[in-house]
Amino acid sequence: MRDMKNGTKRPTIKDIARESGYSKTAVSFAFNDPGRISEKARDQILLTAERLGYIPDPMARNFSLQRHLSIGFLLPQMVQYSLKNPYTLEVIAGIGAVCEKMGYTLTIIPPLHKSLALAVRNAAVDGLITLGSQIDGDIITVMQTRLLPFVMIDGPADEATSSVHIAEEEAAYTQMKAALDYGHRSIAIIGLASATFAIEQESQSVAAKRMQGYHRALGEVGLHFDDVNCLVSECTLEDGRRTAARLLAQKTLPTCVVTMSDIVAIGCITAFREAGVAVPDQISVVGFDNIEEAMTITPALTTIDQPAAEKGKLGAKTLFSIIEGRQEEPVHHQIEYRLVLRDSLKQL
Amino acid sequence: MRDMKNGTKRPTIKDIARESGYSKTAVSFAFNDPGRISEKARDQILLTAERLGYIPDPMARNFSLQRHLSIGFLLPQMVQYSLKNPYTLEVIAGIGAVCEKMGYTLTIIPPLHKSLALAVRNAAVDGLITLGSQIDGDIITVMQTRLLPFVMIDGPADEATSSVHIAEEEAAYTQMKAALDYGHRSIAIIGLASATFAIEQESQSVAAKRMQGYHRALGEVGLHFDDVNCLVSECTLEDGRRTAARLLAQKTLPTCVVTMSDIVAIGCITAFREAGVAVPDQISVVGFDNIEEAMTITPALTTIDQPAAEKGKLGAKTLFSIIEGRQEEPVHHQIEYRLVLRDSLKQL
DNA sequence: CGGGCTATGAAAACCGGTTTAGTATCTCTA
DNA sequence: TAGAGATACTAAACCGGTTTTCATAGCCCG
Repeated sequence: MRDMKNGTKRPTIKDIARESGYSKTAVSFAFNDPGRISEKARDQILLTAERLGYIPDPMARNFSLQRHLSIGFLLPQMVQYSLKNPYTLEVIAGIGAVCEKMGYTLTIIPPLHKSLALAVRNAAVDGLITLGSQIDGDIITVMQTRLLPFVMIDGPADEATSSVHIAEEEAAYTQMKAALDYGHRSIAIIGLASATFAIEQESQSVAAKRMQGYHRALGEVGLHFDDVNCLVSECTLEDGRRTAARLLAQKTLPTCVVTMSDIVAIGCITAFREAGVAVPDQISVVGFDNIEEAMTITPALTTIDQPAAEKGKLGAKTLFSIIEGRQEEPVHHQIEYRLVLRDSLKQL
Repeated sequence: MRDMKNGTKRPTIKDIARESGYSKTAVSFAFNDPGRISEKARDQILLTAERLGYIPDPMARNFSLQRHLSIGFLLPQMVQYSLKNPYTLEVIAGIGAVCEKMGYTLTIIPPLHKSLALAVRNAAVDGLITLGSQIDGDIITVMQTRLLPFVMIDGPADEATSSVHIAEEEAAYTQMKAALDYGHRSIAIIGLASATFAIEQESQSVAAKRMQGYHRALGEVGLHFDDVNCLVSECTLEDGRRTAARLLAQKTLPTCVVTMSDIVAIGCITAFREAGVAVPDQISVVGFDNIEEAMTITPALTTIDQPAAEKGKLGAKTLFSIIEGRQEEPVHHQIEYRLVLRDSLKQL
C-alpha cells in the first residue's frame, strides 16, 4: 500500500480506485450516484476515500460538467470605490441572497490591469451581472463572444439585453421637482462622476438620463442648467465631503443641494455640519437611492427610494432563468421608485 | 470550411488548429508564448481566432494550470445578515482591494444547504479567508484535507493557523471601563448572537473573549454579570432595534448600553429616539467596530475602533503570501484597536 | 562535410473528474 | 434450457486547455 498520508499532494480519484480495488467509474458513482453500485463496493470506496482524505476536486468536477456554480458581479469601478458605496453593496447583497438559495457562489470581478473587458475574458463564471453605466462595447462584445449570459442593472441596455432599472429620467424629474415645489430656486446639482451637463447628447447612461429629468423639471419653472451650480462627485462619502467643501468655498451658498446619490448627500451633510452650516435651516439636501443610512442620519434624508436589494435579486433571478434555459427572450424589468420626504429638505 | 459562425457552441482550440492549419500546440503558443512560433504562424492563428470568435476557456485554462485566480471569502452567516453588516463589508472591501492588485477575483461563499463545511468542500478557489467565530472543526478539517491555504480574521485560530485579530479581551475591557469611568453602574450588555454569559468556558470565540474583558472591568468596581442586564442580538440594524425594544419593555432602564457591534448600537439609538428616550441624556450607548456610520449618526457614537479594511487587507496579503509559497510558517497578526470617545456616552 | 545548435511545429501526455458504451454474471421466464 | 433483462462493474472517451517530448529543417562552424 502506497504511503500517501504525508505526501504533499492530494489523492485523486485514481488513487482511491487503486487503493480500493475498484475502477474510477465506481468511485465516481460512489459519490454521485450511490445506487448505481453495490453496497459493499460503496462502503469500500467511501472508507478508502475517508482513510486517504479524498475530496473530489471541485474544479475538475465543474470542468467535466461544464459549469462553474458561480455567477459574477462586475464591479463598476475600482474596488476601493465600489465596495464603499452602500447602494452597490445593497445590490450585491440582493444578488448574494439569490445565489445562496440557488447553491451558487458570487464572484466579485474587479478590473484586470485596469480593464474590465480583460477581466470578463478571464472570468470563471456561468453568467454575469453588471451595474451602472461604465459598461462599454468591448465588454459587451467579450460577453457575447463567450456566449456568457448577462443581465444589466442600471446599465445602458439595448433591446437585446436583459436588464433591471427604474425610470431614471422620471425619477430625477420627481426628485428635482420636490426641491422646486418646496420653493427652492437657488440650487446646486452634484452629479455622478460620469455625468455630463451637455443635455443634448443621447447617452443611455444613468447620469445622462437623470440630467434630462433635472432639465425638464428646471425648465418648468423657467430655470436652466446655466442657473444652477453643477458639480460632480465620486460616489463616496469622502468625495461627497470634498464636493461640499467646494460649495462652501464659493461666495454664495445655494439653498438646496440635489445629489444623485445618498452617500454623496450624507457626505455633504456631515461636511456642512462640521462647517457650522445648519441643515436644513441654512441649506437643504436631497439624496437619491434611499440607503439604510438615509434614515439614521440627522437630519433624516429626503431622497428617491429605489429598492437596491430588490434590483439585485431581480437581476440574479433573471440571470439564473437564462442560465437554466427557462428564459429565451431578453426581458426588461422596470421597477418602482418613490419619493421619500424627510427632514433634510425644508420648505422655503 | 466548416460553418461555425452560427453554431450554438463556442469554438475550441482544436477548431482554431484545424481552421488555421496548425496544431493545438501552436495555437496555445500563439496566445501564451508568441515568441515560440513564427510570425507568420502567429498571425494566421490569431486571425483565425478572431474570425471564429475564439476566446480560450478560462476554466479549462485554470484547470490545466491547476489554479483558480480567485480567493474565497467565507460568509460568517447567511447572506442577508452578513452582507448587511458594515463591518463585514469593510473587511470584504479590504480583501477586494488586495485581490484587485493581485489580479484575482473574490468569491463570496455562502453556506450550501445551510452548511459552511459543504460550501468549503465545493469551493473553487485557491485559498480562503474566514471571518468571525462561527468556524467549527468540520470546516477546518475540510480546508486542511483539501490542503487549501486559509487565514482567519477574528476567528478561533490556534497556533497552526494564520490569523488577523485584535486583543479582544483587552479591547472589551477598555470599552467597558470607559462606561464605568464615566460613572455608569446600571449597565446593559448586548452581546453577539454567539455570546454566552458563562464566563468559565474557555471558548476562543470573539464573544467569549469580550465577555471575559467585560467581566474583568466590572469586577474592578465590584460588579458582576448578575448585576447587569445581559442580552443578545444578531448583528443587524433591525435586530439591534428589536433588542432595544426589549430593553424599553422592562421596568427600569439602565443608564448605559454596551454593545459588541456598532450596527447594533445604531439600531438601539434609532429605536430609543423613536421611543422618545434621549441619547445620551437618558441613556448612553457604546458601540464596537467604529464603522463609518458611527461618525455620521446623531449623537456620534462612542466606540472601539478596529480597522476593518486593514484587517481585510492584511488577511488577504497573508493568504497570498501563503499561496505563492513565500510564507511557510503560520503568522498571527495582532493589530491595534483604540477607544473613540464621542457624544453617545455621557458623564454621569 | 559532419556535428551541433536553433527555429519551428506536431504528437501525445496530462490536469481530475464524468459519462458512454460495453462486458460478464446472475435471475427470471416461457 | 435458451433468451431476455437486470445487476455490477470496467475501459475508454471526453471536457479544453498546457506542456513535455520529439522530429525535422536550416544554419553555422571547424
